[in-house]
Amino acid sequence: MRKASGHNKKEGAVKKGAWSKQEDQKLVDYIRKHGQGCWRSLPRAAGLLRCGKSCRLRWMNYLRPDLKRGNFGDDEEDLIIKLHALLGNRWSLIAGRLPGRTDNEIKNYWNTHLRRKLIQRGIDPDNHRLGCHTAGPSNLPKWELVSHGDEEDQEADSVTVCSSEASGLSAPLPDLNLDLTIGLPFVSGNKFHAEQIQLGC
DNA sequence: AAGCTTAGCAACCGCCTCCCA
DNA sequence: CTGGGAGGCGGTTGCTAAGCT
Repeated sequence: MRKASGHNKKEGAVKKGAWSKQEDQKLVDYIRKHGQGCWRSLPRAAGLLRCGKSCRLRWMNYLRPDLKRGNFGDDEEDLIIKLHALLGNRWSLIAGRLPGRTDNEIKNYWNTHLRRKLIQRGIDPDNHRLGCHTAGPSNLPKWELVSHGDEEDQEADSVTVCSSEASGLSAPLPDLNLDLTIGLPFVSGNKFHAEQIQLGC
């Protein structure tokens, strides 16, 4: 079905592809009883022919009880756009600001909906700078800086100020004024517990 | 109605980081 | 200090459903 993986060399005959209802049920039942614990040993203990990574992904993205499925609201869309402008493709951090949403879901939504939306508004989705020219989705638009006069400076990672009126965004990006103290509801371990992002722009 | 194209999304892959012995 | 194992992350793939001709 999918490409053979080199990283399953120790996994024996692991199943790949879409999850069945029975597999989902086994995973949910096991985690309800025993908690998440060690993902590597979980599949065997739960009676699943999956690798630990696959189980983790399935649980995190679809089976967790606190997930909010369904369409993104306008406020969520707006928040994702603003967070992406600040954080880039740090999907897990963005997901941390959207309770009930997963990084994978946000990433997919960005790539399929929001990217296109920004392009139609004439905004480069990669750097959130206002582009000009026609924003035809099929052609790669040419982007130009809004406020940087120095052409040599185009690769600099300074934040470019886009006019909110021109860009169609509800607020100019550097004035987002978001409190980006990351309270991560789903991060386990101590990796990000103290992580805070101060908005410096 | 059938075939083709495109969009959406679930899932995989490989790399990176952290932890621990 | 170092190396291996495990978890986590972002990029990418490929299946499927919807829309179009």
